[in-house]
Amino acid sequence: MRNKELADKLHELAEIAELANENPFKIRAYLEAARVIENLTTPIEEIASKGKLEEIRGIGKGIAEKINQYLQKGKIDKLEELKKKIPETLIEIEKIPGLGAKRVKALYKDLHIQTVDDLKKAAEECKIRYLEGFGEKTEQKILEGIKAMRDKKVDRVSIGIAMPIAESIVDSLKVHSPIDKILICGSIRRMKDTIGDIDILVTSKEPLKIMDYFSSLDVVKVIIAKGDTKTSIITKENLQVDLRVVEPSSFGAAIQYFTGSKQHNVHMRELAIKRNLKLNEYGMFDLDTNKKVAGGTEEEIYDLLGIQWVPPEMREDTGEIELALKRKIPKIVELEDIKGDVHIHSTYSDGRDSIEELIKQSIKMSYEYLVITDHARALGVAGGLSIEKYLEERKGIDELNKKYKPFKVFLGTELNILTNGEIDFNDDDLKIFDICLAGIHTGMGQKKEQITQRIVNALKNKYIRVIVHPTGRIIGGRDEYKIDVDAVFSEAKSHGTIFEINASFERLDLNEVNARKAKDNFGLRFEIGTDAHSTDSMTNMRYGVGVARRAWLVKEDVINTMNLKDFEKFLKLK
DNA sequence: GCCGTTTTCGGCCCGACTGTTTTCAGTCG
Repeated sequence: MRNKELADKLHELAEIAELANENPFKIRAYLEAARVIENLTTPIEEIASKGKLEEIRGIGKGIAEKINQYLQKGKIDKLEELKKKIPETLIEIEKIPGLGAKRVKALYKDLHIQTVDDLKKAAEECKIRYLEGFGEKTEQKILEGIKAMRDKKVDRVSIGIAMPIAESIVDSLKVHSPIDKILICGSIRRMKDTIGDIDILVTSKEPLKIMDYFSSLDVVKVIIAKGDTKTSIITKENLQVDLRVVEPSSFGAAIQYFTGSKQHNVHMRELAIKRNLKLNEYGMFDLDTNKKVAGGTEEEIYDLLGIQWVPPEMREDTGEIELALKRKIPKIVELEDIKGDVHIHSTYSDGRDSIEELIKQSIKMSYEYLVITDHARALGVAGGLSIEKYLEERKGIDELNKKYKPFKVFLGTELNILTNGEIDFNDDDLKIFDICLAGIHTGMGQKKEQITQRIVNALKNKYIRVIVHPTGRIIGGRDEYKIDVDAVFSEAKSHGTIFEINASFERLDLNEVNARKAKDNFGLRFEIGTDAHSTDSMTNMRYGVGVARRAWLVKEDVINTMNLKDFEKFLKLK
């Protein structure tokens, strides 16, 4: 599957075309095509070979030709042509905050700046401030921007890092300033797995007080911009937070706008224009009379456009607006649907809390059951258990099940798919478990064929019903291991194997693209498990559900939405 | 370069903030 690769190429083409002063709408078309391709669940080469590229929305004759060129000879003529005129290194410069295509071009034209190093030198020698349209402050900002970029302070972070920071800012605003309504918007509300910045929206009669209090918060490291209705700061954790204040009568329009995604909003506004309306963050307006016709709630905005309200997690313009027009938005899975955590560690292996404490937390979360999945033998570093130890654990669980009835604990295991494709125990031993989960914990540097084959082998074992953290990625830590997900999903289809959406916020694995593909193209089902090693990380379930919602999964796609009775039946199926 | 229940040509989302200007361009989301 070469979708990501091709999307990157089109991104590059858009960036260079922008520097080459091409028609801005052409550039938008390249970017739109890149985005659409990135979200496709079918390999682009497959679509291309059937000659069906132009059936995809956003791809026409011109881009289809470029895609074919790239697939056939690894090059896009147009891109090569532009590279002769514009140095590629300018793309890097454009990534510095505050520098866009226009300024980068001016720097190149007037000072022959081609690389970030050239730029740094020129700024330090105070040469930039004399260019038309530049000044002393811009020069200073460029230097700061280069430093921030080199310090790697512009990376996205896991939602599990950003969400608590956002929530604590909200809590403190609520207590100490004249807030009416407040909501975290942006990619956090859309539950995206990684977050670039935090958007908070409030309504208040005294916006200035809010701005003052917000910019004086303890977490603030730098104030980037401070106006009457919008303030942007950088926190000590190097996360940007934008706070926006609007009138209560605009709250719905504003949260719609600030939740995004950008592409979803653009699509909404296009719909509005067709209906002789204008949509912005203040409301919906009649184009003839300029009168406001909606804005207080999100629902009335969607309603006036004649479409169904769309859950924030689906707002990526990947087909949801088309569904909303037909009023066919699915009822996607909710946190309240989850009836038990099915991937969790206790003190028997490397967990911090006892099974009894995990039960108490589960009951607090209104769960009906729990599957304890302590590590198996081969993972020595995590206190992997022998069969004898598991039998001991089984006895403990039986006791607790009597005490906490009707709540029920099941004995599971997290097996290791070893480097040779085998697992910790033989089939006879595996019979003692209510359910077996298996995953890769070692040998992640192996070649694609080897890793894929290891998992395929595991799938053939009839006792293994779940593959955990299937691609091995750690957000901000390590990439997915090389794995042919299509081959793995295809094998899993014939065994009915369940795939995990690991809810631990540094994993979130499967991600939304793979989960959606597993469902749409292979009809697979899922388990959302926290992989918690203590009671407090059991609340990470919300992030896993977020991924599932972004993959458009419904309740029936997720096995741990079953009630206890159905779940027990499911366990006995094998 | 894409797209079409008002269009196959002429459109293509919209506003805030900054720094540079002296009414606005550039950047950002």
